[in-house]
Amino acid sequence: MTASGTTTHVVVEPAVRSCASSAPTEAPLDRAAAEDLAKTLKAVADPTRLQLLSLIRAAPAGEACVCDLTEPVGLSQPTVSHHLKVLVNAGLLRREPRGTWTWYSLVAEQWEGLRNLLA
Amino acid sequence: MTASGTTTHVVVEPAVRSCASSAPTEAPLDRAAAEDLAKTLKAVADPTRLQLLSLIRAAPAGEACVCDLTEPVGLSQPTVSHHLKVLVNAGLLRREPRGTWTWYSLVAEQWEGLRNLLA
DNA sequence: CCGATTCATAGATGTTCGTCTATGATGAGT
DNA sequence: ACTCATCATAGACGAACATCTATGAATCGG
Repeated sequence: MTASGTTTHVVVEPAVRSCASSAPTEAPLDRAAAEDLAKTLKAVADPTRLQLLSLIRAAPAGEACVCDLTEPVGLSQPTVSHHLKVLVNAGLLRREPRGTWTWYSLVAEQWEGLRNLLA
Repeated sequence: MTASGTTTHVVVEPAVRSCASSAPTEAPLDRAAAEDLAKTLKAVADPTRLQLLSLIRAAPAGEACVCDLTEPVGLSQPTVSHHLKVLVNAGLLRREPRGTWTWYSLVAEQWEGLRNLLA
């Protein structure tokens, strides 16, 4: 509760704000901070989304469109779109519609921040 | 599937085996590897469990018993026990019953491995 | 041996989540 | 203008999950 009132419509705030809040061996991490971190981690804690991230990272220019991702993961196009949206909302992917296709690429800083928070 | 057939009863295999499988910018991560990683990440991707880990890390000798954790997270004792079990099954916590109490402490290597896999 | 304490397990319940089908929106080419 | 891609949204459905209450198992102190 407290802060998560926005029901279904996912929020765009990246959740891994700065790297300030949780230094390695510091304060016991209050509920709010824990929920923020968990929100980002939940976005990554799914096999399909891990595959998508991995595929995008390995793609030619570090970016991929939906139609390139559907077949490798073996799921329907709407499902893949859904997963990509989750990752974009978590701030882990960048979304750039270009003509007919929509290109997705990693957001390096957010990724970096995540790894630091796990330290 | 391949390895995750054991329905409800959670497996004890740590899931973040060695650090071998996924070097930073390498192969696109097949389904099995993705599921392994996701299993571990899912264990961490919960606000309560993040708090528990944080509390244990900050505890006097790096270890804490259930009764020390119940009040800070504001949940029932069985619920806390359940979360601790999830973390133990993920290989992230060590469980050591000692007399009346059961002590939980972090498994550093597993934690380290997780962070490397996110690189 | 008994009562008290700590922890785990079992079962129930409401919510979240991953997936699908169906459909709408947008852009490209002829 | 029409048609054909590509992608997103909406709604539905089943599985997984977080939590609770109730109870069982084990240990310690009189």
